[in-house]
Amino acid sequence: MAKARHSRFDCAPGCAVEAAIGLIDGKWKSIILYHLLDGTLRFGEIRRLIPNVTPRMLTNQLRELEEDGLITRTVFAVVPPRVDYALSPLGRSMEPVLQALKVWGDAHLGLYGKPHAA
Amino acid sequence: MAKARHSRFDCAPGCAVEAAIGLIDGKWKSIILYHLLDGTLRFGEIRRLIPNVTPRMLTNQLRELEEDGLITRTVFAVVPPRVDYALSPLGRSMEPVLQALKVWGDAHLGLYGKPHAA
DNA sequence: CAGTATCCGTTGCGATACTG
DNA sequence: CAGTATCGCAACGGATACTG
Repeated sequence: MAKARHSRFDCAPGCAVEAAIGLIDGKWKSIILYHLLDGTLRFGEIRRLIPNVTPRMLTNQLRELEEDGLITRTVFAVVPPRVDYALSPLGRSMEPVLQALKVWGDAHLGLYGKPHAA
Repeated sequence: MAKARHSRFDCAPGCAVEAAIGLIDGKWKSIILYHLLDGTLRFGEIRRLIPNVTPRMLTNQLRELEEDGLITRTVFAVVPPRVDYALSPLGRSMEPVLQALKVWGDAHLGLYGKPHAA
């Protein structure tokens, strides 16, 4: 697993919850996964979908997601280079979580502007 | 909102997802919320439920959750001091997310030991 | 196109000790 | 009991420039 900001195995029932978010925290991971729900994407496509991400961070986050088995990375030996990223079955199994997050966000964060009604 | 590690308003549809996890990242927030699903807890009770958390971090995380409107903090003017933490309606609305996380964790992380089957 | 390399500020977070 | 104060370091993550 990729480093793991979140410690695991330190609490009885909350442990699974902790470990699960541990995989999707990191500044860009959740959005990346969310976009991949719609299908395979190339490096540059993800960059365009997430304008503020730098190549360094995008590579970093993609590698961690790959290490954790959530996405697959396919390199095509062509010029110019082409690399496809897609959800693995494990990553796809995250869909309910991602959708729950999306539903919650849409419902409770103002669509534009302030985060929530407090 | 509490600082916000996760930037918002920088991507079109993934934005809500990002903002939503932004509220539950932080090393201990998700477990705290998860435990609060079962009902009101006192400071010391949370400490006991999450053995590895230091008072400093627990206070920190609780304050951020409070700032974000996810939990309520009730101080009783008694000796010895007593402070209750409980989910706000907004926090309670996170239940589907927390449950999705829990379900995923239980299903895909070995119950004891290694994180996932890869 | 799909990355790497380097530099460097910021923040997260643990340890420890003290207090109303 | 429920915190606060101070210290310190490592990880996170942005900017910029370079490459197969």
